[in-house]
Amino acid sequence: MNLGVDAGYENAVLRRLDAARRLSEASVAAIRAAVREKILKTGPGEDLVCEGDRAEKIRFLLSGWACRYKMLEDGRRQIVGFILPGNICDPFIYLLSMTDHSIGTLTQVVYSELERPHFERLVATDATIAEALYCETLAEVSIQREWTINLGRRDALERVAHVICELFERLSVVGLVDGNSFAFPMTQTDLADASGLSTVHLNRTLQELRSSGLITLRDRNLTINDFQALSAAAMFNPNYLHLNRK
Amino acid sequence: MNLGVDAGYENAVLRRLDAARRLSEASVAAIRAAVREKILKTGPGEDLVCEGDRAEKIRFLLSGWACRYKMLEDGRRQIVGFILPGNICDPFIYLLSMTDHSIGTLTQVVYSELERPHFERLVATDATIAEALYCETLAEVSIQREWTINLGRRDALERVAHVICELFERLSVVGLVDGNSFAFPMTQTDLADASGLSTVHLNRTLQELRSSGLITLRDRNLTINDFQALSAAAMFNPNYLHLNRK
DNA sequence: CGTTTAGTTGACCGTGCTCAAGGGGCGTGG
DNA sequence: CCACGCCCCTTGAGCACGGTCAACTAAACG
Repeated sequence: MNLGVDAGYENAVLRRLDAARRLSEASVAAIRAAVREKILKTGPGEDLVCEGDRAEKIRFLLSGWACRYKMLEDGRRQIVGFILPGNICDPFIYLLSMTDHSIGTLTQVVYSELERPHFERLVATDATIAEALYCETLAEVSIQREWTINLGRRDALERVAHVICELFERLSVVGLVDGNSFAFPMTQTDLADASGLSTVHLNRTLQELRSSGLITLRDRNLTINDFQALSAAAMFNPNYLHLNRK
Repeated sequence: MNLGVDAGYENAVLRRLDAARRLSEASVAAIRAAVREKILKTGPGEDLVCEGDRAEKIRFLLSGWACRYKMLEDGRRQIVGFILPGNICDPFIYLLSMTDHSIGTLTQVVYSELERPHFERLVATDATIAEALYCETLAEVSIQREWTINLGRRDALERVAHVICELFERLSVVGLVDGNSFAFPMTQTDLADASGLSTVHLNRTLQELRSSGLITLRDRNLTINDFQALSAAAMFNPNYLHLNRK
């Protein structure tokens, strides 16, 4: 794949899909056209999808961060995953009757929205595209399994370190990492809800990570000072992200 | 779908897929034939798949219980999901390079194994089959998300109650529930690893569920005495299982 | 300049873990 | 037939990780 001079918001999507399956020039053009059809923008803290909505549209995240989350009746919130630039939200989701969770923005977000017929037309253009989309879903299950073990069997420090390692790897693929640093726009409340911790304990855990020199977090910018050490502390193994082409 | 007189191990699979998409007679016949191609049997405590294996075969669980699990380096185990009769393990998984978790049997298990070409032929017979298989994957992500919130934001009693409610609903679909009772072949160690608890604390939690009259667990048989109350205690909402046809 | 939001700190407490020991059922071998 | 070992379950005691409540600071914003 060659992104060429025709750079735009959709490049993150192309990089993600091309990481799953080698895309032909024709496929790249088809994806570009589909993504450009309807581009939307939202502020931070908005819901793109609410639990219980009918599942209809496919969304491509072009810039900014979003998250999937669920709430319990009594207000407890769990962020169950991050949606980063290049991610495609729920290919083929219209096969189910309704959504089982919500999607909220963590920052200002630019995304593309495809209605079902549009999406189906895109899928039909090329078998590689369909396969790359299926890979996106398979990787998503895999990530979700890793989150399950993260919350079930890792302690606070390991959990937070693991979340950070995952973000680093996923952002790398789409070129959003600068050396060992990347923009980290989340609040501590968000990170706590992703780690299954209280904000108070998350704060202390972050301080532990900082004071041990593993990370530097300042002005919404996170630097991993020693990725090896952080990985080891988190028992992080990037295989579950399935970022490599088969 | 009419299962007819041609009853066999594959009926659980047919019931599951038919719950996702209405299957034609031809589709039913094609699935039956595919499943019967290669049927295998294993004892309890065996691994069908090991983390790191190449992903090649698609498996249909016909009878018995299995689980997906991951281990941390230091031996901590987390069961990240159950595989019950009628479940299909990872349709299209061969699109990825390797498996990210292991699959182990909890009981004696009968399953069918399809090589990639066989599986692809089955998928090609009918668009409904492909859609039903995709639904299986989409439901799996959804279940995995619910497990994430279960471990991240529910306390011990709620977690265990939730796992039990899920098993009840999933077993119902394939006709493995008798009134409010079902065979419950897991050990407490398994259930602890699924709930993210220690065996000691799981044991005490189970006793709490028993003494409060919510469940009866005896001789590997579990009875839910008051499903409404158990649901409420778990904050269980079956939507995430996507058991209903669209 | 007042209000809101994010981050930080202290004190206390409770859920759930660890370690350790013991009981019951069952299969195996002497 | 009994002895032994193994697996699964159960119970007790002590402790620690992480939660809760509350107060305070700093930055951002109108």
